[in-house]
Amino acid sequence: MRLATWNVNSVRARVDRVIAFLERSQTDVLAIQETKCRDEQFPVAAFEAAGYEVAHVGHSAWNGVAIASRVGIADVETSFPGQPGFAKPAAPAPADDAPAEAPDASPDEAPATLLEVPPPVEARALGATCAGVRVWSLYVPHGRAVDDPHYAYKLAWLGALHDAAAGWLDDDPRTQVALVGDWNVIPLDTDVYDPAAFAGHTHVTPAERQAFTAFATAGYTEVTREHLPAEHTYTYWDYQQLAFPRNKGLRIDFAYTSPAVRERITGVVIDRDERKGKGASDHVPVILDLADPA
DNA sequence: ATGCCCCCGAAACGGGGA
Repeated sequence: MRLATWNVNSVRARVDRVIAFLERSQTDVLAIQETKCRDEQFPVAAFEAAGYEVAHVGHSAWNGVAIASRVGIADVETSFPGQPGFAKPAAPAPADDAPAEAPDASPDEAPATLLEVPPPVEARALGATCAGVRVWSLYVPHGRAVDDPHYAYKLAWLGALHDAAAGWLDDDPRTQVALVGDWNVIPLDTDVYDPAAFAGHTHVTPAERQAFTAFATAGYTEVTREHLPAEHTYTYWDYQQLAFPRNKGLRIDFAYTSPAVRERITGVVIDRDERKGKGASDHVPVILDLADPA
């Protein structure tokens, strides 16, 4: 079985390239991130015409994750248990000369406050079982800046995913789980074209790197590095400043798997050619080849 | 070579991305 993950940066803008990739690579299961659409906007027909079923979660033009499979897709979950939400920071308090709220609220109806309303869970994780493998398509929050609330959200999100994923590794050594996607963490200095360019930024802080490596101590193995250990092996290149021709990239797309999946993997390919040409995503597919189960 | 940012929705710019 061929299992791939790809941050496509808008599935509607790139559906032809995605379908062409599926057919060219003969991928059986594709985890997709950043679809940037609501469920009813997802181009399901093109995938079905190519022989794939699709499970998707998307609430707006932001985020959005999916799994396309031609080997079955079952038990879909559109978030993981305990997945934190993100609340936009509260608007600044009104100026002193702003008109006061009219005191006409019904006394027996307490006004809703931010503290009482849980922040919305974003479309960043989708789980489904495909040919016996529990696949999670993951789009880890970016973080934006270390002093931004989005950064604390990113760490909380990774921590909650870790706790959930640790529970998925039960005592059965046959349990097949794959956590794949855009992790938005640069685990090593050799995973970035120039570490100095990221000094003081997100993706490289010790807290983010610790949150990432914690999955290994929980019993998962990051199998893309296991099979492709070369330094400066990138999965993302910015659109700006000729980053791709100059090979100024980042390695931020990874696959943590349970031992039973790890032992099936015969090879990993990063489809660097997919970054070429007009209409490319800024990320490329990362492909895992799995032998038939023992 | 691969090539000088791109996507979205709302509005004709601004937010988000990494």
